[in-house]
Amino acid sequence: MHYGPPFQSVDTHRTGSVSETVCDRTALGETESKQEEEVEGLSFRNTSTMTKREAEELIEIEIDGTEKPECTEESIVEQTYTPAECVSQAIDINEPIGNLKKLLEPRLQCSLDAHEICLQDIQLDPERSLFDQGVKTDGTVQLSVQVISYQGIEPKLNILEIVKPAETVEVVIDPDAHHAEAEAHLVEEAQVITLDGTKHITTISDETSEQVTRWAAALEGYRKEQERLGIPYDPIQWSTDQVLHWVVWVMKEFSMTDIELNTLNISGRELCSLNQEDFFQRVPRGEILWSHLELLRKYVLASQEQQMNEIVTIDQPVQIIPASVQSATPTTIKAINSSAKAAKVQRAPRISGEDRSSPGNRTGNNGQIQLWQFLLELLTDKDARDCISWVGDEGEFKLNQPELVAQKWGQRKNKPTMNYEKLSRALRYYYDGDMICKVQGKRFVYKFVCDLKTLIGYSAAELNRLVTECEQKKLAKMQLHGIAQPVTAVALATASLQTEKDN
DNA sequence: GATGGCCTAATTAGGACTTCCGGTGT
DNA sequence: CACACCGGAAGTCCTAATTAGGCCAT
Repeated sequence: MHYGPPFQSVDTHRTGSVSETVCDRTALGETESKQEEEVEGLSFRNTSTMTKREAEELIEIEIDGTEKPECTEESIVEQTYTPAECVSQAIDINEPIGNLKKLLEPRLQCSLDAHEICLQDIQLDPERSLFDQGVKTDGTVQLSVQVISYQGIEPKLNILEIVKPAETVEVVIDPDAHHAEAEAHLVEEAQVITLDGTKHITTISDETSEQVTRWAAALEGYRKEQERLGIPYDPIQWSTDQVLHWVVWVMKEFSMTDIELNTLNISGRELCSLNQEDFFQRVPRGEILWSHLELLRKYVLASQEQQMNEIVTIDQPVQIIPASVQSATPTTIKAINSSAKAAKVQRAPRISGEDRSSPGNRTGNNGQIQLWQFLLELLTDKDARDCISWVGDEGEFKLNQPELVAQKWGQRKNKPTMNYEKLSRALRYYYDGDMICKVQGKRFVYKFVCDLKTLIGYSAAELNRLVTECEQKKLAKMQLHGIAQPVTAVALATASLQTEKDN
């Protein structure tokens, strides 16, 4: 069954007032939420990086033209909106947060009277300061603010991130030299396709440095985009939405207009399984897309190789994919035949289902992340230790911030109303199997009772150690470079709570 | 016309949650 | 009384398998 959006024509611009023609969502029944998701999935480029010519262009995106007729004339509404922008603004932590509007109004040249101020979607009291509302730090902080002014949606200023600038900031020309080196190497290797769409493949050495710069910028640009939106680095891990997002991004980046989006309404796994011929069959004149994809894949490979030469550390949260779908069900966990040694060759513990899933099974959820995988993923993410972390070496883990974990889970599954109550119900379903159980008497503490070593090649103790090491490395690196450390509201609130507890 | 092969769309089955809720324990 | 926790029940969403129907060649 196809649950995709029937049709939409969206302008991907970020600047100014643009028009969007969409089907009346209320008339589309169950596709409503999906469609919103697709719209949100399209990101808007920063105004500062967009040229005037780009801003004047309009890209029409047809997600799935096949069901276009459903979009009757009566059901079409014209909307004018200013898409969400992200702006950075410094503010004193003790200043009433309502002052943020006064600071932003002259910059944005519009009234923000009607806008609510939220911190990661949680409404704040404009009369009170950030400090009074749980952000326990001092001095001036840098806010990353999303300005939401869609017509029909309650306008708001959503604070996404709070960064406390470091006391002394060293100018670091190249804080990540080996990354830059890897990129340069990749770009050198990359095939260059002329931008007029003609197939002219050659090595970069024959091309101008301008093109090198362009491809490097395209690689770097999308990596930033991935970081910003939490899109996995490895294209194989992309969802359908993320694939479409990538296509739109590349189209915009290379001013392409002649790509049929619905030809790439596929998952990252499917995308990566296409060979060059298949790809061009699907996407005629898709040479640039193909090259960009190749570049992204090579980058992932290069990073993996680089990591293999070092001790195994976990820099990215692990993407856990069941060994086989059957073995992934909570009640029937089976071992995969990967030895621990083999697993250690990989960049991060990983159960790959690509070549193991048998066509005969019909247990579903292929490619769809399961809760236990998601939790393992968070548990291997050094940046998620505030909200979930290992307790000891026996597979026990604690949801330090249950609601935040639930929120993240909800984001992943596109269930905005997810909360701990629901997440815990899902966890309780695991009690019947041999996957996760509750640790009696300990609040928010659960335990992986399955053999993680057999399952993913790492025991809980090893995972715990690796994540700790990685976190320490990161801290050491930050101290070394004096890099301003991003301080999320949650991290700050947790730290302050912890201090209060300790006292 | 009958048969078989191939392709595509619709239907069905099943897993893994999600949502809601009443109940229990601390 | 609040809150974590439990588990039943119904519903949702998704994928894979099966079935039905159309088209074409023999």
